[in-house]
Amino acid sequence: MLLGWIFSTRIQGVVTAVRLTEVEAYMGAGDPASHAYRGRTSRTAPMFTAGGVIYVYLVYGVHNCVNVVTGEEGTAQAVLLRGGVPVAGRDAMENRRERSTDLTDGPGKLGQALGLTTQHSGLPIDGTLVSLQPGESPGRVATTPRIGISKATDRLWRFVAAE
DNA sequence: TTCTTGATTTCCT
DNA sequence: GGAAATCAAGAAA
Repeated sequence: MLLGWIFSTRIQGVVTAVRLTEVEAYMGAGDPASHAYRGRTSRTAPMFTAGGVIYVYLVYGVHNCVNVVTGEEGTAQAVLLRGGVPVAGRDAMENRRERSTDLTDGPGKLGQALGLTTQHSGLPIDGTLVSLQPGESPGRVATTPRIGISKATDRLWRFVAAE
């Protein structure tokens, strides 16, 4: 369970970190809503690796969404980071978002606040540019249908920290 | 090669 | 509450 973990990036020397409060699971094969469902493409290639990397993609030609690849090689399992709370580098986030509120409460916002774009897709989570470390697990976790997709919405693969 | 659609956010009425 | 923004897969021709 990734909820409560600390996800941090160091882009161009700027460190930003969030505590994850909202994530969604994507299972690759067998999950029609996953980009990897129809097989490997140049965009989804990072998802087919052995995990421990990030997968960033562009939606609607506008927003960068960040995933953590968790599966074994070929399984294309990934977890979409939908939301979190800033714990470091808040100034940098406000600067990137050009806003001081609602910095990281959505997938596209999170990607922008952390400074990640498609050119960072496939980066290893090894603490060099991107790191992920266990944090306190939230007391209560709500499990709900996923959001923003038109397929397989009956699968309860969205996890929200309910405090 | 051309068309349609999307793991969304923001601005306008 | 509704629509626009904008690019890359995937499907169709």
